[in-house]
Amino acid sequence: MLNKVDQNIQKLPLSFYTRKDVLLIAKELLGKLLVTCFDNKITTARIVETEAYNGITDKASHAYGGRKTNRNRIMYANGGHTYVYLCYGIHHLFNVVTNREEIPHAVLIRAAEPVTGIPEMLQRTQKIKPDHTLTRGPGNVSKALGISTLHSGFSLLEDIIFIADDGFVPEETSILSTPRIGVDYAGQDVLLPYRFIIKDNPFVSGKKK
DNA sequence: CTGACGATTCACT
DNA sequence: GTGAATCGTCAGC
Repeated sequence: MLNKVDQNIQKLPLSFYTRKDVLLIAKELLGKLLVTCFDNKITTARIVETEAYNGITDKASHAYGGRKTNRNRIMYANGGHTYVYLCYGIHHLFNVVTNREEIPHAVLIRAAEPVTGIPEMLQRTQKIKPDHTLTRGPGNVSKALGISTLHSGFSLLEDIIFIADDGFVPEETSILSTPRIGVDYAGQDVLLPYRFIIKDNPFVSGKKK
């Protein structure tokens, strides 16, 4: 099952993030492990839902039209960095910066399945027992893993926040691509199938269930 | 300095 | 299924 962890986990190398095809990276992040290590507490979750933000031509992206502000400048850094952004004044959204310097691609992690450190996640989210709401939705993923805007700009090659491969590869037939969520302001780009999910996984966010 | 708004969530009907 | 909460960020004055 998805929550089995192999002993040998391998941190993804810089070369994974610096590739040009952000859609491919978003798809390949499905099934990978997102690991955080704060205060000596390790929490791990398997990624089951991602969204790609495709640079300056993507109306849904913060970097649309080459916009560069104090908030989003980390998107213009080299691949392999974190970009954490506060939404609605409350929710911390965790993104992975991809491609090379000056090319602002990013992948939003929208949902994950808890693997290790579940007691810590429960404490952070003030929940009594784990259920499918623990890490469903981008705001909840960050909360459970203890990620906040303070962690924006971190390198995924360090040991604080990183993404690892434990050899798990989702079935090709279990991967679906769909339009993105919550980007109605993006005009025609709303329709782009830039969201990748693992089919039938209870942690995937969205309208149904 | 001011006003408008959001890559969402949760409580409630 | 619907609607309100809530505050940092950004653009404009």
